[in-house]
Amino acid sequence: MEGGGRRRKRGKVELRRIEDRTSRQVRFSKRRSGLFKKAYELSVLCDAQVALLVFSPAGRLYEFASSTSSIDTIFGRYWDLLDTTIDLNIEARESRLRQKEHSDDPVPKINHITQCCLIVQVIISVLESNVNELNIAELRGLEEAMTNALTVVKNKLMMKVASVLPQSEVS
Amino acid sequence: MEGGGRRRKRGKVELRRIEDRTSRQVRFSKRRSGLFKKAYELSVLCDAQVALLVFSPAGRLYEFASSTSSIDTIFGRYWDLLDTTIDLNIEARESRLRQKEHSDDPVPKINHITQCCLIVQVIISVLESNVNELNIAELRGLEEAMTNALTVVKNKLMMKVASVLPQSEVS
DNA sequence: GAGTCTATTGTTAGCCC
DNA sequence: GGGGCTAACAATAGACT
Repeated sequence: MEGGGRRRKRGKVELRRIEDRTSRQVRFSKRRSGLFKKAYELSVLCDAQVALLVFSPAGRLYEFASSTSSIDTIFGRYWDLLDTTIDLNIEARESRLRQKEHSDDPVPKINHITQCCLIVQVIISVLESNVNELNIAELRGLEEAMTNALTVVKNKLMMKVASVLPQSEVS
Repeated sequence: MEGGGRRRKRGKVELRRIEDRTSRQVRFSKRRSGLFKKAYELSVLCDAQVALLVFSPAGRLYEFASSTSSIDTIFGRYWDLLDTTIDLNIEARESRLRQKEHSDDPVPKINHITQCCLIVQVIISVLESNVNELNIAELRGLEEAMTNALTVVKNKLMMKVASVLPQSEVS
């Protein structure tokens, strides 16, 4: 065993980025399938809803959702939980998040995407007709947000049409 | 080993729902932590972006996102990938998805949430001002979709205000 | 890249507290 | 519910194809 260097010698894995590109790629592939298998087993054995997204360093996407649900559905449920009351006031939401956190951890700034998640949450409510749950203030906030976005779109459309038709036409 | 029933005897796990409630709960707890550990290791060792959501049967949420990103960010990237070109035409999107799939697998029907994801994607573009990339047809589609949603909101708001103020007031 | 092999490390079921 | 224990399983690093 010690003489000819016959085979491997392993040593426990260090928890830091694997520097060698090839090795990292191989490990990624193997561990990824392991992770997805575990996710699948958890969902089946324990009847849990699981959503899993993985982006490789190369930018490839791998996804999993427990059989009875789609990724969209599970993430929708996640949003619902984040804010059971719909609230378009970003600052209020940030402060609520801060309270949910253990202490004065740095609260991640709400980015465009998060902002859009809030809007989507509201749109979902509208589409599913439980917009009745919204109070007047929330409805006004929603109306304002959507109107603003719509104005941007209208302006862009006008500019686009004008640039395509430099003549004096207005359709 | 066979005589006194001293300790365990395991046998490989069957891949189906654990019927006993208590056992299922304990397994869930143990396997969940195992899964999150694996997800963490994958993200660190292989420099991957990982987002993981788990709902227990009881409805409790457990979440993980690789350190440098939030769940929202990773999920936003997922949307971006689903449709790199913005397209409000649901049917066209379905047929594109069908082509991406290997063959004639059953393509999941686009639900309300997915529909909202499309809208959000557009809103992201608007907010980030790369709405210039949209052509006139897309802008018109966007304008129409947003106007429709806005109309629903306006109507709900009017009804709500009317029900709160049954008198002849209109603010 | 992906699959096979196997020594080795890692995970966890079934207990107990 | 959570934590500790330990044997029985399972995942996987490294090497090779």
